[in-house]
Amino acid sequence: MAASVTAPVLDPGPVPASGSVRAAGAPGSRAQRTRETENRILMAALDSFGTAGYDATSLDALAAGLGLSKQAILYHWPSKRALLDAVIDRACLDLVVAFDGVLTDAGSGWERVEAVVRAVFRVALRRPELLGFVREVSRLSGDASARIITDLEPFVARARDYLRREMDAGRIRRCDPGLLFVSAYSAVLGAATEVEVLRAVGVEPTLRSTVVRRRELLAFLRAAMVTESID
Amino acid sequence: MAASVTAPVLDPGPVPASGSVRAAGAPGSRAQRTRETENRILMAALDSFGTAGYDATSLDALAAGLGLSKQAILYHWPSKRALLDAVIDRACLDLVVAFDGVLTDAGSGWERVEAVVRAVFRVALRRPELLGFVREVSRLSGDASARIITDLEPFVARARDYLRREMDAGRIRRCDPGLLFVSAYSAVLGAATEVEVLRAVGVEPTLRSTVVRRRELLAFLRAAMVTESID
DNA sequence: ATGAATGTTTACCACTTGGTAAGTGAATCG
DNA sequence: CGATTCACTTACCAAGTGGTAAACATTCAT
Repeated sequence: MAASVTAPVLDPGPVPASGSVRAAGAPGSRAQRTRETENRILMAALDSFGTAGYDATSLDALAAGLGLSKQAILYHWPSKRALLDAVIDRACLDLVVAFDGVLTDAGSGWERVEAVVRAVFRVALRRPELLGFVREVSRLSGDASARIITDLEPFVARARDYLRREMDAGRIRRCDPGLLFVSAYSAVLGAATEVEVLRAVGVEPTLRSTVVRRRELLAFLRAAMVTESID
Repeated sequence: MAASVTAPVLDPGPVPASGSVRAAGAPGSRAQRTRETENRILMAALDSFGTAGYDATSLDALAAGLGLSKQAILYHWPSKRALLDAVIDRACLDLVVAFDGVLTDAGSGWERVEAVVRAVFRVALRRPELLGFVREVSRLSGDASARIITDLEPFVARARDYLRREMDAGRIRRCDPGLLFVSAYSAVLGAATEVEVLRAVGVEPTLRSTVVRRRELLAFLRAAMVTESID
């Protein structure tokens, strides 16, 4: 049973449109402060969902961490599940923003793949909870996964199309673009987020080791994807 | 705070050693039936932990599914956390059994890697909850991850040593064995278990598509790891 | 047969969970 | 100014959580 009422969206949505003529985002205005509160809640929820997990995050604890009461959260979203939906949309927005530039600007062939991988590692360092959250959501009920898929669909489609074009151009080894995407996606997310597995093979997740890890992963992916070994 | 009292072990452990001379595993004996019950609980818990998740699994629900009461479970293990530890040990045992033959028998070079990947896909098809459980545990508190790491350490060490030897022999591209392991591990587990991501790229996880997926992944890994492209 | 150990159940408990209802003080609007 | 909307709090609740205590039936040792 789909619990959410709102449709998945990536853009922040239209301004509440209060009857007043006054700009809804004026510095100290009520609407402004409301948006700030909602934003704080969303970020805290994203952090907790992404690290501790959805089930392990209670609304009480979340609110307490923000100096609010649980009902303040339930005022802005009718249920925990609705909050999750909002966090999903927010996370996807952040992801798209983080990758959008890379996907359009960077050159062609391997260059672009490398740029994306570097972007992922940048996110993994600066906002690890974001990648953790993606993992977490795909673990949850189908509804949540469906939403994140919907949100990121254009993104994934672009990546897949790009891979196909590069294959046509002979710059990337020919294969199923979707499956190549999954392999690369898994390898990247694994190298960027699987701290415990890394620890198991004797790699402590320090900043220094991250650089090495990124280099090794790039070599791995390059060997896996690029057709000719000479650049 | 380490909650578990028992040390991680892979072997089923010594028989309870009841004072009696009688074989402790006699067909209808009490010890035998007890072991069967514990086994049923472990398997059910492994299944639920691996699919629904640890937090989302209540002892009540688990017991009800087995036609038992929650306290029957708490009789065999003092707490939910202790049960988790037992399930971890059990899962690792199953994994080692599933891969042990492959790791020793199969030939050298790429052959052996391919054999392992095939073994992973076999497990993914026949006991998907097992791989899901590994994912789930590495997401939980450090204690749980530490235990699974301890249990699988010899396993991982063998894999890493093997990769290093093959690099020395020039059959596998030279790089950091540990990091290569992580990349391969992530790619394999992703292709085998990330149903939602697969769905996002338009791949429905049917039996037929699994065969294709395995073939594509093998090509991907082969290109990434093997030095010469001619077999 | 008798008593002890064993495996399980019923009853119970303190605590946490997501969620509802009603109240409150301040900003906003007519 | 007065009425009202808004953002939030306090108070509360039913359902579920992991875990304890004690009773109970069966099996085992003697």
